Amino acid sequence: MNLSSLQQEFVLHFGEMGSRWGINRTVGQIYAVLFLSDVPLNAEQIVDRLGFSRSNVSMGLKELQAWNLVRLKHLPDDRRDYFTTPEDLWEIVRILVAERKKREIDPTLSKLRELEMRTVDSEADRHAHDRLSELRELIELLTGWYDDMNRLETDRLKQLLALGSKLQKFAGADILSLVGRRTAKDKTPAGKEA
Amino acid sequence: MNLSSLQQEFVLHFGEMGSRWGINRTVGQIYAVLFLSDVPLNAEQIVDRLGFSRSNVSMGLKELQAWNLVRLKHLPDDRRDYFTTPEDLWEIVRILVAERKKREIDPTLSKLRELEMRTVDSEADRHAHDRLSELRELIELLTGWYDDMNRLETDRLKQLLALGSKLQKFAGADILSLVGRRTAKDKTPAGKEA
DNA sequence: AAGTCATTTCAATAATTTCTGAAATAGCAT
DNA sequence: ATGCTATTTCAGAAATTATTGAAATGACTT
Repeated sequence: MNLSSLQQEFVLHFGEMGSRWGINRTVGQIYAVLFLSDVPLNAEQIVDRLGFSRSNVSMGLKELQAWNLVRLKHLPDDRRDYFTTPEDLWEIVRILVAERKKREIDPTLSKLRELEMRTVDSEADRHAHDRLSELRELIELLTGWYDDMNRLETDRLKQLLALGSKLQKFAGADILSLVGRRTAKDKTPAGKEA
Repeated sequence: MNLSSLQQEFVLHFGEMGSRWGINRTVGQIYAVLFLSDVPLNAEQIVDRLGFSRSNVSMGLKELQAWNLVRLKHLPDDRRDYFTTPEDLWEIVRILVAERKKREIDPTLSKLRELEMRTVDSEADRHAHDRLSELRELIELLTGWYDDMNRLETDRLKQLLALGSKLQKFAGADILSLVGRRTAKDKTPAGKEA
């Protein structure tokens, strides 16, 4: 590995963590190298830094592109592809959440809704049905909240997060009335509004 | 698979999703069966429903216990172990987040803090150092917010989530002053307070 | 259109992870 | 202690996933 010890340690850690999130170690390491780099890198440079085969790096980059996690750049008079990660870390978080939502949450919601349509015969299925229904509601509340937060500019979002639960004393009464009460059930389903 | 089609479909879907989150398919399916069941189940019953080997189920249950995701029960005059998932879905969410935080976020924070201590020589490392620092700050803001929310009772939490970003108009001025302004930087680091 | 360079594909191999059956352990009752 | 039942361990087999080198593709230049 052709990296400073600082970078190498982070890259290894990140690869390790990635593999606990269903991202393969190699892809995680490629991402970490790009994340730390002050300049865009091409595939050959990544091969050099990490010591993987050229084809492995190519596949890793393809996967990162499919996840929208890297941006492709071009340098003048150089036809190789260069890659970077977004400057803004909040942008990275937004992309990550959006992609996981798209791939995991949305299909799960569809499946839950589909299963809720089924008519139920047995006692056991009655209970199972109720559990699925509860789960769907919970996911809807969370994704609704996420959609809401995702609409905020980053600075507002940071403010709100930093405030944490400070506002909760008010949420019960004062502010709710100021704002116009609106509970989860009133909300348009996730992804259905402009 | 000895399950109603309703249950079977959910179990398969859940196993699939689990495997995208670094949880193995089998373990995901075992969890799903327990999640849907209206009564506690013992290992043999899970073997019957899913058709895995007894030892595989034993290992899966052990892993779920290590994650705190199942509860062990005992029935009178029966010395077999019976398992359930918490009734309350919010309890499940809390456990999941707490465990992932413990296993992934906390070690990453330590690693980032450790790397930030390093003295930096090259230009490239200067930039890498800055990126790590930004990342640490972002994670601290998010975990701080999480700690805050986690302290709320479930009903308050649901209220706040349902409210979403509604409060943000106020967060800028009015309420901040009422509440006493407190930004992320003032916060005690995650896990350091009572 | 031949040559060069960059990237991708793909079949094979390697490595890792999951799963199993058999054996070991553990607790309890007689 | 012996037998009975429940659970766990563990080494090997099976399955899955990651990685590679070689060949194919594509795109640009001369």
